[in-house]
Amino acid sequence: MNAKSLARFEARAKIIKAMAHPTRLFIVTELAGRERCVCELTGLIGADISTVSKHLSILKSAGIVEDEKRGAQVYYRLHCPCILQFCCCADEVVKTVAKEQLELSK
Amino acid sequence: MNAKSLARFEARAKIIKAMAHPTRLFIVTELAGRERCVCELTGLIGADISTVSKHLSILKSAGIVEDEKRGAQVYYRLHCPCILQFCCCADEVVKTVAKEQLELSK
DNA sequence: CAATCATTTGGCGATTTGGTAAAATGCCTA
DNA sequence: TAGGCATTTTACCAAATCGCCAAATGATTG
Repeated sequence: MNAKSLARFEARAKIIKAMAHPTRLFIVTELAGRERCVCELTGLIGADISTVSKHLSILKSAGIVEDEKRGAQVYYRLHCPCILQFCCCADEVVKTVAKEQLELSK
Repeated sequence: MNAKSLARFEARAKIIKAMAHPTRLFIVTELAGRERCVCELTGLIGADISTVSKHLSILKSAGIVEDEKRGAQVYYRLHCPCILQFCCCADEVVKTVAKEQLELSK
């Protein structure tokens, strides 16, 4: 694998890695509807606010979400709505595997 | 978030996590063309064979690839070819971010 | 059966991740 | 400007991940 290919795979992996956590998937799904501030998300998730803030900063540094400070609150929204396809892709695999399990158990 | 939703997000995250590594993305891309045995992949990747084997077992336990032993070799192929969409999804984000960086530097 | 090749498994050190608490920062209002 | 709210950052710990080596396993061949 040459340097250019390697860089490409690393760039992709960075995005995918940012999505590789249940809480972050939830956040992205939640932001699909509309923007939310950190405390709204924290309420929905039920973890420490600093934990949620960290998850958001991971999503932000991957370029998946963007933030906007309005007054004391920081609102987050999807920067790349195409990221929602990740859930569909993942669901396809989940479904395929589940179907096969069912088949095996017959 | 209720238990059912949580389980769904965890299942998705498991698949996505399995894809969240440059080497595993490379393997999946390589298997898109045709099945390969472990030593072929090892040659292409240039890591220790045990490392490659471990990456393959992660992909396998996520249901992304399947293996078949033929003689002394084990051949791996995509179980869910739809997994290739992950690269497209990731590339979309990479492209969007890159475009924006360019815009900012003008 | 012994030697060899392909692969997997177990174990080790180094690094990264995920979560919380506490401190720091920034904004708003009295 | 003092106090309070929203958020981020820092420090710290436990757990997970990554990569290699060495040993174990399985199949093939002489």
